Amino acid sequence: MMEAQKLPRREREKLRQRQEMLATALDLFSQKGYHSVSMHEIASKAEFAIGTLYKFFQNKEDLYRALVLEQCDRFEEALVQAIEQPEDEVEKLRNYVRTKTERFRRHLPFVRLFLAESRGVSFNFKAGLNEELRKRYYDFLGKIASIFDRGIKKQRFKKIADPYYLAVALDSVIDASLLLWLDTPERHPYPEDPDTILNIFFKGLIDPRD
Amino acid sequence: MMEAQKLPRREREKLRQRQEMLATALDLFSQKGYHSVSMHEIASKAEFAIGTLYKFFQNKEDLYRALVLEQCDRFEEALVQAIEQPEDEVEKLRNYVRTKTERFRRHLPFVRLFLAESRGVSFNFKAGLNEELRKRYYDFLGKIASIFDRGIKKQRFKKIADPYYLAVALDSVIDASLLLWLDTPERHPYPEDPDTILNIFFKGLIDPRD
Amino acid sequence: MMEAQKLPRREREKLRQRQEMLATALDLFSQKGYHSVSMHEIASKAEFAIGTLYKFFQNKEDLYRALVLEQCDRFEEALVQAIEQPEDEVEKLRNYVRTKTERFRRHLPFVRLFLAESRGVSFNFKAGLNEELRKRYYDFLGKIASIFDRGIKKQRFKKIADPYYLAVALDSVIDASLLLWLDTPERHPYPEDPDTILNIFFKGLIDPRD
Amino acid sequence: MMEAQKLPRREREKLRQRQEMLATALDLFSQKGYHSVSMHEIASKAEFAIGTLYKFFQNKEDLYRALVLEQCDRFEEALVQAIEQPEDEVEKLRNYVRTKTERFRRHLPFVRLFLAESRGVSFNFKAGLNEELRKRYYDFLGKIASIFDRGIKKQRFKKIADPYYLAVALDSVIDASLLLWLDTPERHPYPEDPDTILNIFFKGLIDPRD
DNA sequence: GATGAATGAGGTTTCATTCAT
DNA sequence: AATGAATGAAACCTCATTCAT
Repeated sequence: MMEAQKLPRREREKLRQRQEMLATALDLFSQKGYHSVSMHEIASKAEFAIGTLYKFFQNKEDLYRALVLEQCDRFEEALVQAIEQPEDEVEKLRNYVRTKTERFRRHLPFVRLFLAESRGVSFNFKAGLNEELRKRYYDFLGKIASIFDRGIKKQRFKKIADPYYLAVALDSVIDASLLLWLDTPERHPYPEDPDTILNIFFKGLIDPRD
Repeated sequence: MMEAQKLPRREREKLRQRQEMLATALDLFSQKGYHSVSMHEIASKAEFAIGTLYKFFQNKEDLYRALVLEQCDRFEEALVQAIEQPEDEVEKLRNYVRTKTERFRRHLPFVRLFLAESRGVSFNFKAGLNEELRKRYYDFLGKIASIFDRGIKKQRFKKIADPYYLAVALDSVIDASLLLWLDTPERHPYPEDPDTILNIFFKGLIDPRD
Repeated sequence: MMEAQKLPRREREKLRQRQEMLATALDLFSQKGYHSVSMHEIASKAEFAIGTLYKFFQNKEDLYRALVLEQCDRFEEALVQAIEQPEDEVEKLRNYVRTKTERFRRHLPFVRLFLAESRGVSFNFKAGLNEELRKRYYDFLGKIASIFDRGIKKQRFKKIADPYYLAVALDSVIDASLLLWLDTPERHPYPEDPDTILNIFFKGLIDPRD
Repeated sequence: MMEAQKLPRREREKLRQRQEMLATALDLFSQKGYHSVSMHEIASKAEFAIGTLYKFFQNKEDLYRALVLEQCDRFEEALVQAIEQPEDEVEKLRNYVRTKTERFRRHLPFVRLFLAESRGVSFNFKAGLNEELRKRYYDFLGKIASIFDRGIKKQRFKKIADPYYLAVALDSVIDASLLLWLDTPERHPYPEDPDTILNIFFKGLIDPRD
């Protein structure tokens, strides 16, 4: 942020334009999917000439990639922050769930985009965006795994499985629960207890001494 | 099966052709995604004229829909069978995990297609294929939920959460674990213990009396 | 001998089928125009296999040509009959108008088809169907012209122009008036006087001595 | 015309291109009919890329409609001008016939297109181009009718029929005569007397006092 | 003889991308 | 630097026609 201020005016202006393009593109891609959005549509909704769009991004795929990666960065940043602050492992996970919930609520369209990319068939980009996303995701899970690891070492948690598997399991439960609640809020509303998800884990995990 | 044999020769031939078309299409869609496969590509890979393809399916969307729904039917059928046979609730779940694992291994490309459809942004079809898939999936989870329900009533399981949430959680853990193992078999190989997934649950779930 | 008996029956049957095909095709072409009707549509509406249709007519153009020429034959036959019967020239023309009106009423769709063909751009058939139709039409006008000719010689009519031009003029007035009345019956209804069209001619034409 | 010069260069250029496209399309449609001309054919004959054609016209129908309506406008404009200038009713009609003859000679292909559209089966457009053309034509006939009306009131003409019918009759005679002369110039050449057509009317029509 | 499944050329239209201004 | 007109490959789909049964 401070750095942005220091940039020459020209550069700052360019960055602002780039952000505007990406924001518009995110909006459209999230709503309609990659193939149902044309470059013209993005350009005109962002109020740029089509040629200008191509000055910033080599082609449609490049734009899409930049967009997805940038969003992932923000997502990751928020989640990393969530698990860095608290000291206690249980508190870390609680904070993680809370933060992820918040971001899912606010960015459901992008979440779907990301899930389609990282879990499903992709749009068949040669350069393997989805492979990269999967890698980043699996790397991030390593951070969750290390929380479990430390928790087990501190005997806050029972060692019921390999910490990495616990991370995979926890995260998938979070995602699935959030999608369920966001998809069918009338039938499956947000539980009153904000720790419902964790409880499924903690009931088994947490050492009875607690 | 027996019935298929009894069909008139013409009908049998048509059915075979249809299956061939669908198989080819599944192959291509799974590899490249809906929008990156052309009807010509499907036709020529299946060794039919384009016109013949259109005799069997009104249009591309129709073909795609038939393909996805048919595969889902088979998937569902196999999974329903898996949880119907055994008497014991724990055994039902064990069987379920085993069957699902088997099908994931054999049909990973379709699994990705399905996940992209049911979880992610869809291809923006008016007729709402993905809505239908989500509904079917959530309905199926009801069957898993009722296993938990009966298990809890029989005091095989502790009631640590609403049975439906347990079903969502279990299933998401299965999917995530399988994808992890299938994605990165060298780093995260299939665990030796086939019940690894269930253990994450059972350690917390199963009543200590067991 | 037996064959001799069977053959006519066969032939008759074939003729009946042919008529059925042509009638169906006329119906469809008149409603939608040549290019908006497919051979399949004709075949299935006439309840024949597409192959059977092609047994009777070499191709779509051939069918169309047969259809138009046959209808023209009937039209012409009726009109020729109308001007042959009465002795008097005025009566001939009266009869002609009456017959043409009748046929326009009953066959307006075909009339449009014919007019489009004979007057307007055609469907660009190499073999020049429309040229043939124009020729036939101009030939027929010769018959009307000879009525005027004889009428002039008998001094029933003033010779205000070349008889052939009179024929062209009379017939175009008939067509235009009928189309007007059939197009906009609420604004331009059929005149009470059945000789309205002729009066435009006769009022000026007929010798004052009458 | 003067205004065209004042338009910005870009706009003028666009207009020129549009005219070129329409002229090429008119040429082709007039020769072969709507369905026998492809957009590719128009584009390549006009020496534009197919995409450029679609920048100017939303689709084939839109191009066709624009073409027909624009030509009609010019036709109508010329004819309206022809009957506005002279004071005398006879002179108006004489001028009308002369102008129409001139335009038929120069635009016979379009005339055929128009007649096919307004009189015959159309290409079955939903938006009812031919209905609109018929309406415009019948409206224009009203203007001719009012000439007869005034002529009758001034006792230049005998009232031998409803003025509107007289207009329909006159116009149909003009069209039919012109088509005859243009179709078969060797057998039915342009009459030496330029008023041949009108004479058929006037000989009977004009009050004997004249 | 009758059938209708199969064919594939050819139609309309879209849209990512370039490049002259 | 910014623009947006122009491009044309390639998509989906139809339908006249053939030919094996």
